[in-house]
Amino acid sequence: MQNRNSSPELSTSPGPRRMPVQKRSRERVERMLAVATELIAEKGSDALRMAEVAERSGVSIGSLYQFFPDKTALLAALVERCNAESRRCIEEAMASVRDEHDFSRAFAGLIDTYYRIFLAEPAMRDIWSGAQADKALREIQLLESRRNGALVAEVLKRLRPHADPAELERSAFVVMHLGEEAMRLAISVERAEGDALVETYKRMSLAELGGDRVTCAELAAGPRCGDWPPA
Amino acid sequence: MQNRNSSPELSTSPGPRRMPVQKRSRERVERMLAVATELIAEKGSDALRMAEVAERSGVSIGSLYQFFPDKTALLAALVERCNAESRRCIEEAMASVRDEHDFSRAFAGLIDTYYRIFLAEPAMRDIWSGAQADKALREIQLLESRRNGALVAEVLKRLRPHADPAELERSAFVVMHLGEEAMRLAISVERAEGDALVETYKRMSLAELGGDRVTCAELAAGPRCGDWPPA
DNA sequence: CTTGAATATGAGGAATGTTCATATTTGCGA
DNA sequence: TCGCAAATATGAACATTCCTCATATTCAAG
Repeated sequence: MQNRNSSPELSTSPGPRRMPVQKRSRERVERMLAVATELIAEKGSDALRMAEVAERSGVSIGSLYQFFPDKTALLAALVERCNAESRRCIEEAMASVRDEHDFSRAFAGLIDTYYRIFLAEPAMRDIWSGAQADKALREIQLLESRRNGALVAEVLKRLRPHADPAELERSAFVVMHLGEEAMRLAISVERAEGDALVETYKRMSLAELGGDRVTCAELAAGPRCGDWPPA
Repeated sequence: MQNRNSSPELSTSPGPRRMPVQKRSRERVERMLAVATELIAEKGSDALRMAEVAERSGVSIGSLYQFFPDKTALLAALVERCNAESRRCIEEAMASVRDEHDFSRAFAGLIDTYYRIFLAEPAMRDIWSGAQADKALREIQLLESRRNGALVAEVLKRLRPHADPAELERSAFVVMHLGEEAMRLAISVERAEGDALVETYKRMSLAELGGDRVTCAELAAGPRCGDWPPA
């Protein structure tokens, strides 16, 4: 009885035995996450209540806790979704970079995309705010900044074989980490000021990352990279 | 009976009538704040319990709530203390600025001082972390960034009468706001990396604020501004 | 149909912020 | 010194919310 694979179909790998149930579960998890996002968009992440998530998802609190061991885990899953999305934007933006000029364009476009996402998605904004309220989530965001920084640094290292790789990594790390905060700042103020603040951050970032070799006029005229929401 | 001033000494202004009690109260408030700081330093701001603050302060919970209407108010008072301290550092650093060269030195020294404070004071670090957990406190910090930015911009406007004042204000605002986050970042990692990250932030800030007219070597050699803790 | 395992349920436990009826202290005039 | 009214202090009780666990239900195979 101790061997879980003593049933007839023991020929398969040691995973769980009933597949269709897992599929059903995944749908339930999706629903819980969607509902949580919805609630956060409606009332802010501070007001997220586990009981409310369960109720609106049509499941009991117990079931919710079966999939997310605690509230932090639920928030972490939401944060991870946002992170996956932003990582995708970064990868897309960096993929087309062939020279320094490309880089400046791509990076500037990336910031614009970020900004547009934050403006358009109250849920994303509040999920990120909520991510700062919890120590564990802050750790996650720190790792994410490292990953994002690494993605950018990778391109820079390719463009500048003679530069100090460690320094490039540090610069990109700081720039990406501060970028998150810059976005929060920009959306905390009225629109016109937010736009100007984003430009300021962009200038600081490009100066640090060596992207100041392209003029501001060129940046303003060029096409944006990575529209959002994706069509 | 409805008129509160129907008693004999109605000649004084409508303020409270007994002074000495107020002095005693101030001492009690001081004690509460000190205890809260202590507890935060010991266990982090997440673990701050109102009941514990009251107990260790030698007062009842009710008394604590008489002076701080809710937990946020207590945290806000602590945050405000940190802000007052950092504002003092900024003012002191900016007071001696006579030209661009002074400015770069003063600003770089200011960042170093900030960093040293964060390294030395776990309470300050955790109070600031706690300040992000609460919406109301985030508003406070935003205002504080504006004030700090204004202090720096004021000097820059004096140094550069022909520059766009609004642009200087924006730059200083962003730089100061991101500085707070840069400090949090720097102390989240091991010391050596933190040092390097602070240097990166310093470089970004000085580039944005126009302080790149002084060489890095000069900055490294120069005296630090504003030691901490104050003697 | 029976059975055992997987899954679902929601009342209840535990922690903690906040209130309020009561008790104590304080300043002051008689 | 005594007594009184206002200010202040107290902590038990309340309200909210996260989370657990004993019980009930569903599922799929024999």
